[in-house]
Amino acid sequence: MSRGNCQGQGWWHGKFRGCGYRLTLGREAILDVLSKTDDHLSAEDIYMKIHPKHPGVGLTTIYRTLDVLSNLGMVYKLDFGDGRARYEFAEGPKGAHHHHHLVCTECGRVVEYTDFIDEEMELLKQTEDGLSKKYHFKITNHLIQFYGLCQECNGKK
Amino acid sequence: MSRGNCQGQGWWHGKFRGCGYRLTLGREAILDVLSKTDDHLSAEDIYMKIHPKHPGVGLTTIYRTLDVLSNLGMVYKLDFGDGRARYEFAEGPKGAHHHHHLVCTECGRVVEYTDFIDEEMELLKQTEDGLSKKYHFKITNHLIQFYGLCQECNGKK
DNA sequence: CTTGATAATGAAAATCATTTCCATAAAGGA
DNA sequence: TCCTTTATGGAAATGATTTTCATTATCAAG
Repeated sequence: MSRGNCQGQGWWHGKFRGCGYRLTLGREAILDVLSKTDDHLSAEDIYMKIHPKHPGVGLTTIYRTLDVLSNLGMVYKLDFGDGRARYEFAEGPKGAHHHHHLVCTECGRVVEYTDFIDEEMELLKQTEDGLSKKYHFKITNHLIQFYGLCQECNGKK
Repeated sequence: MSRGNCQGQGWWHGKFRGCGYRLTLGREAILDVLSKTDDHLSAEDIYMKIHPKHPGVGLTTIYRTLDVLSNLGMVYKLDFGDGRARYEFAEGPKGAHHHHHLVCTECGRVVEYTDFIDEEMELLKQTEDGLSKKYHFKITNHLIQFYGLCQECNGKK
């Protein structure tokens, strides 16, 4: 049973079974929450949102499920440097609109921006190619984030 | 403490006292280790290196000192996503050579690259300006990292 | 609609890097 | 030297995430 290699393009009903995973109530609840928010939720945030309706779903399951979803590519795991991971639904079939993040180091607010993405992507591709060749790395991923103070936090000082 | 190091001690000393910090044996030992390596050391790595010569310096002090140094700008705190922070000496007066990192997700190896930095910096500046204006953020920092498999880890598969 | 193999689950305990507490020691100006 | 303040270490606390393990649920097959 090969689970690490199921990067098919079908949608998530088949995506689960195709990889030998079972579709459970908890998993559906988590996908449901993530697919309906624009926020970047932590495991506990998700737990809080799910708990009223599904008191039976524990935090452990949330973590385990997020891990599975992340491996399946249905969810992105994000790290904004505050010690807790955030998760974001990876837009399914309609195509992921690529974006990067702008993070307020004071209040934690996160802005997704898609501006400048084209230029960034262009440069990234070049850089990746160059680095790959020079350092013999097979580059699979990149991380770009800007940090600073949002208008509100900047005003407070 | 080695006597051949007086000039280095000099500028550290001034920087510390100017901010009301005291120059202690532990702090000097930590700066000494960091200034003499090209590796990205974790707090515990540093502890290990210092312990033989200074058994009296505890892990707690390492953490506290790294925090101070980081605030003073003498050291950069890095996050390669493996759950432990790494620290890197911020080349003092002679000028920091700006670089970004390429991280192997398998073995953790880290390559510092300075190639492509000019182009990256150019684009970053433009992007920062644009983002600042549009989202009213005062941008103070950025994070750019590439992840992938180093030659060795890639071969193993 | 059962069954059975196997995956999924929750609660509690375990990890692990980092912090906090607190009583003691050291630094540096007076 | 004395004194006030900052620094220290060891133990305990923290907090997000994982692991353990006994129990339950899923789903393909009969």
